[in-house]
Amino acid sequence: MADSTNAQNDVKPRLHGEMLSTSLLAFLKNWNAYGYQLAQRLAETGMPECDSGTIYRTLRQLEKTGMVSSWWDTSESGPARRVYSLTQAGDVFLTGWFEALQNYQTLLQQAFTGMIPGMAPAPKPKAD
Amino acid sequence: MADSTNAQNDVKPRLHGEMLSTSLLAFLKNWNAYGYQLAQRLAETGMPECDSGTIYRTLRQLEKTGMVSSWWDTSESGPARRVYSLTQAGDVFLTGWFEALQNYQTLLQQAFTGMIPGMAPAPKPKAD
DNA sequence: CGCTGCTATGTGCAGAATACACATAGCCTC
DNA sequence: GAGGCTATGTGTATTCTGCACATAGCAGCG
Repeated sequence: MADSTNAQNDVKPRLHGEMLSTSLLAFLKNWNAYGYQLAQRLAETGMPECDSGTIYRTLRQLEKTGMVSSWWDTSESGPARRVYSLTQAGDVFLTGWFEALQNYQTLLQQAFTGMIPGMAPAPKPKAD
Repeated sequence: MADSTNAQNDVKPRLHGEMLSTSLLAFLKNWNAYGYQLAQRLAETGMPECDSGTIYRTLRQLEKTGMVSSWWDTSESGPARRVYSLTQAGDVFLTGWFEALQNYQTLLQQAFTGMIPGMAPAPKPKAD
């Protein structure tokens, strides 16, 4: 293990969780695609990289919750591809997520412009 | 439509993970605050609610990784408050996160405007 | 005092999510 | 028939999370 003085060792950040799943849904909003393809597109977005295993598990999870549907595509040569398509439920969810995201974006924006309303100055005993 | 096959029952969504931790860091960028106070502010943002236990654990985690520092404030009456302050490392991290977030925001935006470049049309065996 | 309610922080635990390594399989070229 | 690329997935230890519950200070009230 490295030393504990710098807690920011070199922990490679990874895209996961809701930001991963909603990114996948976003891609699928306009195009049907399969996992390997989505992984490649994600790598081009400038966001943190993502473990491919996590992508496949996330897609399966999204299917289990009804956000996407899938089928096998064997029309091309090579290994079969599982092609995913956004369902109506997934579209509704993505839209709601995008709207809620504005609040998050606004919060961060305000942090950098120093304009968060209603926040008390709070104590500053940093005297040491 | 309320059938048992619908996995989207009434699962209350909860704010957590990186969106929670970065929201906390955003609040702390301009003001020192304690957990209970941050929980109240978060509830006003329009984002999903957050379990208070998760907030306290997340703040401790942020301190362990050097993003924030804390001290006890016993100047006011009532239970002691653990006041958190953003460290320089936390500021750097938040800035980098905010920049990377633009890519995510752009990705979702493009999904709704139907303008994702370089994406092949992909097969559509949905027969519609 | 005992009781209730609000403030404020934290823990126990079962289940979910994740990173990393590894497995499987088709197809291509050498 | 070996190696490389495509494409999907699994095993497992670790971490994270939601929910319930615990602790403690202070204030009002009868």
